Amino acid sequence: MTLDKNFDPAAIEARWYEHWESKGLFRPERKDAEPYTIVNPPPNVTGSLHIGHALDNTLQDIIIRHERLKGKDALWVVGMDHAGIATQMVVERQMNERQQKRTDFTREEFVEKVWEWKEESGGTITKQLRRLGCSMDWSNERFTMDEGMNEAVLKVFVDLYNDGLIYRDKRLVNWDPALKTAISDLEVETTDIKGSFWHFKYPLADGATLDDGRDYIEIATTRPETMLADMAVAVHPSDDRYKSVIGKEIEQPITGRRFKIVADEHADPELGSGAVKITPGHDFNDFEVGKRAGIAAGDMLNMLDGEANVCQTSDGLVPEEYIGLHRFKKDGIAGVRELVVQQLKELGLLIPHVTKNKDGEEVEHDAEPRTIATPFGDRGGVVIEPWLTDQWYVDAETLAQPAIKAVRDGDIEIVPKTWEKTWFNWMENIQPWCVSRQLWWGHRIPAWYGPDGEIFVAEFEEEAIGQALEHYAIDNPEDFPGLSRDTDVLDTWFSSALWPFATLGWPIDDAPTPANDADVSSKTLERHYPNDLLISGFDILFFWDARMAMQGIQFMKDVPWKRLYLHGLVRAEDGSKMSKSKGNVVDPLGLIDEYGADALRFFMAAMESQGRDIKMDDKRVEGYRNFATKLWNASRFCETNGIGASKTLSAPEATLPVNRWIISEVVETQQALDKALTGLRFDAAANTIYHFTWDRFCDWYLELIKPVLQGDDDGTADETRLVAGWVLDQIIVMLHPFMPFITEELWHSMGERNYDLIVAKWPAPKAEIDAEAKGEIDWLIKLVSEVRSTKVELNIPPGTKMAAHVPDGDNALQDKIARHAAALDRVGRLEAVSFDPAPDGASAQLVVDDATYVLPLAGAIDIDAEKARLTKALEGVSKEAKSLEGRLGNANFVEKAKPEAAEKARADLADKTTESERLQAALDRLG
RNA sequence: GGGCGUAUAGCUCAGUGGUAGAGCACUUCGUUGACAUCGAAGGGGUCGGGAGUUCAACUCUCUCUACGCCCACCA
Repeated sequence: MTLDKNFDPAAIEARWYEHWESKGLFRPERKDAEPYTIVNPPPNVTGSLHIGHALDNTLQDIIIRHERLKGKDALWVVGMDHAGIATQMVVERQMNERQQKRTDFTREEFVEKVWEWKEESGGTITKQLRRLGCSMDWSNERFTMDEGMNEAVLKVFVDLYNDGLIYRDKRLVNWDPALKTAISDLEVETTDIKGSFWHFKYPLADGATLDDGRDYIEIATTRPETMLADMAVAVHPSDDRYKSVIGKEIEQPITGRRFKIVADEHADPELGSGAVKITPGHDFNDFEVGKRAGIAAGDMLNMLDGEANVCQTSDGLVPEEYIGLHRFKKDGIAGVRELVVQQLKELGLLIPHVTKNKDGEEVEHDAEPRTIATPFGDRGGVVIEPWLTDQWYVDAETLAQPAIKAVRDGDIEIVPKTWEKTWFNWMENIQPWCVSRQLWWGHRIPAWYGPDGEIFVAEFEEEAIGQALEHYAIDNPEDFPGLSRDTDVLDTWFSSALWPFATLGWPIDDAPTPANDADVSSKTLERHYPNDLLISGFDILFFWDARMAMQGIQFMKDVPWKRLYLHGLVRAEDGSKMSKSKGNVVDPLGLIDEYGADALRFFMAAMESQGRDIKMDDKRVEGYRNFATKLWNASRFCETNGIGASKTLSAPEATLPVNRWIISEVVETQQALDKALTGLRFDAAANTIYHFTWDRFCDWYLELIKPVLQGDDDGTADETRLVAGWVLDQIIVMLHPFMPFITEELWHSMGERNYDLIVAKWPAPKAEIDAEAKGEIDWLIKLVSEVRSTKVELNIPPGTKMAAHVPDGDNALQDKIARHAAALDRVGRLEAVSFDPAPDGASAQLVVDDATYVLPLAGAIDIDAEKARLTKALEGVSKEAKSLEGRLGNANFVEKAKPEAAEKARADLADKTTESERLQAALDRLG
């Protein structure tokens, strides 16, 4: 077949992907090969491919394709996340459009509808990952709510419960009033918003007064609405202003509730008045103060319902007009906050904030303006309410310890290393993980409650009932009224934390029996756990990575992965974060349409340097599209010159220096590439193959072999065809992890193949670096470059053929020149080289290594231009020589520097001196 | 309040204890049958400021400045 003039990515991408997938080439059977494993961060079933996925998955695909080419049993596990909140929101939103709501259905009906949605509309992203060229093992695609995962989740929950690592507790949680569920600390995003700081008088009860005679305590708050559940006022124990009233009571003006003034270190004398109101049921700090003051969690007052509307407190003291009011102003109706402020103001208990206007007059305001760090739910987008409820917690502190140790001992290597500190810092200060969610979509918590609230945790209801019968000492099950199951589901991250082992067959083969010994899955788990590497964005370090480490070590007694690579964010062109609201989101599929998947992938790799975010740059993607075209055209050249697929894996025998040289260059490139990939330096890897292909292979090698290919066939042309074909093959293989589509296409275009490129062999040239050939071609390149730049500077048309005289050329040089006569003619436009002295008359002179080349010029030469050129060259060389001289003249340098450094300086100086002498001589000849 | 990161050519970024590199942009030239999605040759940087260590610092240490991110209970 003949290659078209231009490379059209769209014409081949889908075809090759389909080919690979249908032939099962993403997971070729390699039972005896060394395993290599990565698991893909399961994207949300609701998700579609964004630019961050493109980066994350490109990097993983590069690694897995590289390992596959190296012959490993490379497994890239893929699947989707059921994404509890996100998915439930999508389905509920659709219901809203049809004037329906979740509660119109039974739980079972609703969940059924979510499954229907999942089957029809979910998983868009899996098609999009295919467009990117990602070679994951789709034949075993998983879902966090598939049968195996369900089993794993149940077992993990039950085991953790039995080990005391999961427990039910009544404490404050982050409550999202929009979604009506508890969320974890990590799902809370703190944002600074402009708010108000109010100052109020809290009257002392029973006629008590402060030492200064005031009959009230001043308290300040940003959240006056919580006053309806105030249960104390705290002052610092050493604060002299309030010592006398500690233990005395306050009468809350709105509720009439009486409560104590307590001493607590939490109160900061420097802040506000030094006295702070305490609402244990609605503030995390106050909860702790309340507990210290002897208020049990069960006695703490709650004044809000799940939607953050006011409800009656257990002491019944909330005035009727407040009941049902929203916490904030809503739909134009004043909320509790506004009403409380208004009422206290009417009672004369508001202490105004006084400022001076520009005329120096005092002006009173209700409140002091203040920036308040406010918690928002990351999904629901509304202000989070600390709320007192019963929830399930994971004892993260205990689970974190071995995960800390694993990183400290090097069992997990975090790349880049700077993230270790973040890991330790978070793990060492970890809080209990609230894992229960008041949703319907997700893994339902395997806990049942007896009539008296007794908890029974088991994988199945029958087991729970069994436990209950035993617990209540009931002999006849028919006498037992039954258990009610916990209605909550688990945090989505609870299941995805099990991904590295649950996707490999756990827990089915947790305890191998003769029956399942032959089961592949048990070997799968054994072979592929721990995973070799995890690649993830740092944004899910805590959400996912850390939890995988905790659960993996707990249940598998080993780390989930040996290395953890964290990459940054892809930012918009101006460096800002991409977001839908800003409208600056770049669609990776659009880039694929425009430039091809290969170009986008190469861009991602080339831009991925450790520890830095990537800024989007379309021009650069375009540049890599051009690179693909360049390779395409180089292949066309080969094709039309009888260069095709190599028959050998190792480098062909070569005699010509140019062939020996390019083979050496392949060896060096392959070594540099392997080193970069092993070190997860994607940028270095991409640049290595890019420059080898374009600069070495296309710009020099192909140019230098043109005369050989066209010359008389003395065997050198055949040798060159073999070498060129082999080198092109090596390029195609080495580039494949980065640009899978174009390389697979070229692989087949260049000749008959016994296998597809995706499962080809990574280069192992078995060739030494040929220093002699390298030195010779380096000289040739230098000479040709010198000739070219000389012409430009002397305004000689580049196509002009010239002759050169090398009067001081020794035998070795003469031989060298003779060997490359054809290339010098064709590439350097030096048609004749003589070793006789140059004739008198105008000439250009150039110095390469230790010889001077005199190029006689027909007609007038611009003496001044030639002088300027030589002078400039001389200046450069002398400057370097001078600096080297200075260094060598410094006794300290000679004594203290490393011997190699001094040695090199001496050698460099000798070279520079020769060169400058020659340039000076050339200059002198010009007169 | 802690922690981290980044400041290198007009732009986006690599980089090494021995006087700096890439891509794009820019300038000049080029239709020699692979490629104008190209080729050739160039211009352009006191490597954020200051101090220190060293024979030598863009590279190590400290400090300052600017920007960014993460964590944290300041009512």
